[in-house]
Amino acid sequence: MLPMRPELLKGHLDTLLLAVLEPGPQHGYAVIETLRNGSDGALDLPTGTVYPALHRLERAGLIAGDWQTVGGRRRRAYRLTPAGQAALGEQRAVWEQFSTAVTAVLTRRAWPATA
Amino acid sequence: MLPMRPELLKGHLDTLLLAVLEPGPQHGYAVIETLRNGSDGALDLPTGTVYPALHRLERAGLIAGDWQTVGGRRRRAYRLTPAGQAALGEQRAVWEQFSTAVTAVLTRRAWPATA
DNA sequence: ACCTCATAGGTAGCATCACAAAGTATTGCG
DNA sequence: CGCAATACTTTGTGATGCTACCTATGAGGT
Repeated sequence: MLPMRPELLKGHLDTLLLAVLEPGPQHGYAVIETLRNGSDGALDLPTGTVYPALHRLERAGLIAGDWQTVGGRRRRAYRLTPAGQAALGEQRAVWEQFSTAVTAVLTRRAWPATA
Repeated sequence: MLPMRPELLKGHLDTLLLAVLEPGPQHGYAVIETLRNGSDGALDLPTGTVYPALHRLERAGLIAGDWQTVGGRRRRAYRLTPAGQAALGEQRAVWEQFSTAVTAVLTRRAWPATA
């Protein structure tokens, strides 16, 4: 699996994180694994990307975190807030539109006369 | 049509431009129109985005530009170089992989046990 | 006891890049 | 003449993902 160019994710990371948390709370480290597994290894994000993004989403009120201690290790389990659930819905629609548009441009073979 | 958040395009703009130029040369202003038409209005890019990107691609040797004068107006018609054609092929594959991964994450309803 | 790995979290600084905003010129229309 | 459309350019800024580094615990191997 090629190492994905970093900037490709720009603007889509938040959407992915919200989607991962939708079925139920997860802590940061698990989120990373879930993304890797759920994307067949294509989305293998470094901690320095994911943790700050989770903090950002929390500050924005889209997710909320609760500290836990499991087996002597401190974890932070994040869950979607109602605002986060709403934002996820909107962002799914945005992705749909964006990916449709890009795919259309990339697969078109001939262009109608510009006139 | 929602105004698309700017960052969404990050890293994908070059691919789009190469794809637009694939069927034949176009000048910058026409590229913008072609993108807008080809994406049903979703990709409506400002000149301050497209022109610098074209310069970048030219410096990278992926496209080449020729000055023309049409009706008293100076234009720069860009065409794909062989390197640009090759890059387009690669980047189409990258987009395929990326969009597949993101869509997979966004549409999955339940996640396999993380264990 | 020691080492290493996996787990779990964190921050500082950097680089990239699309965009906003402003500018230059020409043609053509009212 | 004034204004829109065509066509290109440049400066500066903001957002954000990544690299690199750091702390800490538990488990397994030697």
